Amino acid sequence: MPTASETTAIPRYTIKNVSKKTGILPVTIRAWERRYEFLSPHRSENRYRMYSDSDVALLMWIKNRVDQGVSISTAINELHTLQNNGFIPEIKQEYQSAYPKPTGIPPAEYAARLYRAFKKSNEIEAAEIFAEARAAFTLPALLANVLIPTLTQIGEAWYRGEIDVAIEHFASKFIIGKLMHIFQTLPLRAKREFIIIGCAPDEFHEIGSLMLAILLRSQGYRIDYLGADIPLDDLVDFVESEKPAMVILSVTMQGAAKYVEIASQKIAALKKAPLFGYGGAIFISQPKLRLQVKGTYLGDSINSAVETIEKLFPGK
Amino acid sequence: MPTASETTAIPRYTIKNVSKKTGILPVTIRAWERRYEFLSPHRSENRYRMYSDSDVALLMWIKNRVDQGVSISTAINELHTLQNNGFIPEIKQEYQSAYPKPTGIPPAEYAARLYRAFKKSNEIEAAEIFAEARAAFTLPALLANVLIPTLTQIGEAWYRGEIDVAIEHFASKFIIGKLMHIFQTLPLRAKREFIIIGCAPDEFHEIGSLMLAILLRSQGYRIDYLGADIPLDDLVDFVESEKPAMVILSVTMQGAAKYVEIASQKIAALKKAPLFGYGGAIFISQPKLRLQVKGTYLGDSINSAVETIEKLFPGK
DNA sequence: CTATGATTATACAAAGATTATACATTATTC
DNA sequence: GAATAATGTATAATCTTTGTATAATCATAG
Repeated sequence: MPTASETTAIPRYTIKNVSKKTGILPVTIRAWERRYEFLSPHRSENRYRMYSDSDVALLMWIKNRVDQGVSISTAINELHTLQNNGFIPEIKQEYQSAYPKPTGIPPAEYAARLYRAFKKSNEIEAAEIFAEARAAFTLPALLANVLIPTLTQIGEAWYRGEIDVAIEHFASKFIIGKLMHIFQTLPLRAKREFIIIGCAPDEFHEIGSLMLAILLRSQGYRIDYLGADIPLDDLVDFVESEKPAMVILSVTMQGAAKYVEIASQKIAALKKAPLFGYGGAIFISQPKLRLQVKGTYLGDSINSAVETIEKLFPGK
Repeated sequence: MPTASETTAIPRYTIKNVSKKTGILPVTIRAWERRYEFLSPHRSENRYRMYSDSDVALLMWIKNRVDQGVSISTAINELHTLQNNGFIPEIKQEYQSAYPKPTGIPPAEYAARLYRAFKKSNEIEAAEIFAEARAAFTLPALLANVLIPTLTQIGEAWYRGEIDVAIEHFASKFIIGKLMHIFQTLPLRAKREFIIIGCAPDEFHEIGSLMLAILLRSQGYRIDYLGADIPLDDLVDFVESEKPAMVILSVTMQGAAKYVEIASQKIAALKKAPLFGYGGAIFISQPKLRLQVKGTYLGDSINSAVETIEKLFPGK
């Protein structure tokens, strides 16, 4: 269920289509690009210009101004001034199908392209590829088959010393931003149980928890995502006052396992105690640690976590 | 940071547009300028006169007087006298639809409403208020007058023990998500210098760096935002290979100041070394620490940081 | 191979802007 | 009433902007 601002960045119109939509001749559109650097449409393999919905929206805005008698150069200047203040033109979306539009390109191909874009720290390209993948796949497929493989590739390349850790940071910041936006713009139906999710202070782990939060919210659960670094007592207070049906914590590191253990006990001690779920790398590599924790182990992957939780709260 | 009165001073109309708006022939407007020094419109590169909304308002005022039978020379004298007494003609802004739509509600009111929504952990409400504020203010105003005050309120309420730290987390996760999305969707024109921004591993500080990243990107700088926890050597490697014009680091805690100190030295030692800027709470409370750092202190606030950087890279 | 459409580069004409000078009306002043 | 000043408009010469045209290539599908 892609939201407006994600699908609108997909390059999908040739210059002729844009011309039809806007009533501006192709030669004129090219002249504006050449003379005023107005729009930098994505170029497909054959060097053809491919415009996105937001490009079209910008063109329409400009056309309106010109129709009102403003010269093209001033109109473009105005637009730049507005954009510096964060202005984003209203986008008329022709077909905002709520369903994925398969492109025929396999997810692994998107993962590879994303990886290459990150390797070059090319944010523009990464954003384009992401938008395309977002539109082509369902949410679980996007996470499991595009983003996680991309992150895995990056992690491995870093381990082999092929890429700088700064690239890894750049990529995870980028993906966290996209995930947070998806999380925030998912429809809040709150039809199902209320779950609080927290995680360890670590980027890769924040990504995992966010993905879980997204998948659960998209299933209709009411999710509060708290991120990392919550002191135990405060977490317990929060749980006591908010009364969720479940609390989920996930950690990667050895030390944090102790934190999970204590949290599980404190939460179990509450009256009307919520369920407690946990997961994370450390519990995969050292399964014995699970014995200390009072709660449900969510499994070794995000998908297994979702499945486990769905079993805990059956019925829809 | 354009305010209402500043946007009306932006030169945006050619003489022909002004003529259409006012009904005064271009040749007449020029004669008035030549003979009575009435209006000194900004001249663009090509020496064309560019008039602002307030210029148009002044012309309309004059036209009214002339239509009432007053001669042009006396009308202009009248206007000058009035202006010396602080008179400002009413400005009719035609295209405000494209500009932020002021709701009349002051930013502080939005901050208070956001704070209340967070206190109830009501994400739906927070999202609605945020969207409204986003549409009502320019980007710099949104950050400085809505979001920062909200975060300050939350921080203070937490300090007084009035709210749970989980609320603070909820709020900062929410705001970070919104900020990341704004950052990622700002148009990437990359006309200006390339700057790399990193920050300390702390939520409130991540928010500050993200805000700086947003404001600089909206000013046309090319910004790579790396977030927190970058090992020093990797940062230096990245800087060496990417060759930015500037590197910015910001930290809050005592220990991290040492990190900044060493980073500044390592970066200064590079050939073709970029500028180094830094800031953060620790340098405000302990100004002596600045002496150890080879680079530019960016000042005590986000706005001063933007100003300092704009001074380092003048011209647009 | 051909038709269609995209790409770049160059060209050109129409519209608009600039300055300077000129000129016909109106007001004002003596 | 005549001389003078004020004021809107016109003209000419020059330069810039801007939409459109043309030509030579390249891409793709039938």
